[in-house]
Amino acid sequence: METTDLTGDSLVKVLATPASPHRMRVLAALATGPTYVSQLARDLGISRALLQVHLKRLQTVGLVADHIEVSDDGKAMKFYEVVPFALCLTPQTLATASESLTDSADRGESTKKGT
Amino acid sequence: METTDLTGDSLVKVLATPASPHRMRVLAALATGPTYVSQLARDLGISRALLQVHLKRLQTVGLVADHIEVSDDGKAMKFYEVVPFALCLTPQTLATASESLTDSADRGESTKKGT
DNA sequence: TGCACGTGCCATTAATTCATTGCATGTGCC
DNA sequence: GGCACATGCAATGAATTAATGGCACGTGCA
Repeated sequence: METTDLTGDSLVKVLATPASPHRMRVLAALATGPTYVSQLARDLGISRALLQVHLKRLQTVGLVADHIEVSDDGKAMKFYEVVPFALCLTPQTLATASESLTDSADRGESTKKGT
Repeated sequence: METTDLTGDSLVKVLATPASPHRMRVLAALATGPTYVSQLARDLGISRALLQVHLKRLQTVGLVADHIEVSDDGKAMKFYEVVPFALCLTPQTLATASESLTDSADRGESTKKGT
């Protein structure tokens, strides 16, 4: 994932995602390697509910991905891993992205690039 | 300004700043060249009050700088310009930054790195 | 069967942030 | 003096986001 691949609206959301202590820590933790929700929650010392909210958001913007993995004892665990990305922010890249900003983004909605 | 120059707390704030349509547009506009508040407000089609709020925030995180310029007719105008920056976000840079995250940042305060 | 552990999601409340409006100050010009 | 334009800031209300708690479901094991 690169800065130039994103529309202004998308970039706004992608940037806002790591811009949170919780999510930054989650990314950092996953940068070490994949882990499953409950374990990650314990590692970070936050509730599973809260972690899931942040994971979902990270996944929505495409910063992390998940896959189910069944442990030997039959437990279906959801593993998350970081999706490689390299976002370069410069006045230029932002200026370019801003060109594709829609006014509906002023609040931070939609951009549900459907089909 | 570079990613590695920032502490986790700072990075969180810096990232959150362009993560706003308004501020992204402001940066884009300033990327073209310096301008003064009232003019910029007209260009962007937003109120001066609102623009000032965003400019202040951009300046707080060091993305823009200002200087007074007195026009021929004696009006003191405040010009703003973009401060060159290149922030590279990768799982690694974020992981590194996260190490210096303080828990007080969970809400988004302080980081008033004094001297 | 009861306990431990994993997942998922919703409703509620609390806290933050965002934007608007209004007013005050200063300078040049008609 | 009155009008136009520039800046600045504070109070207020609206809206959005964040986090918690509770509850449901499934599997393996003593």
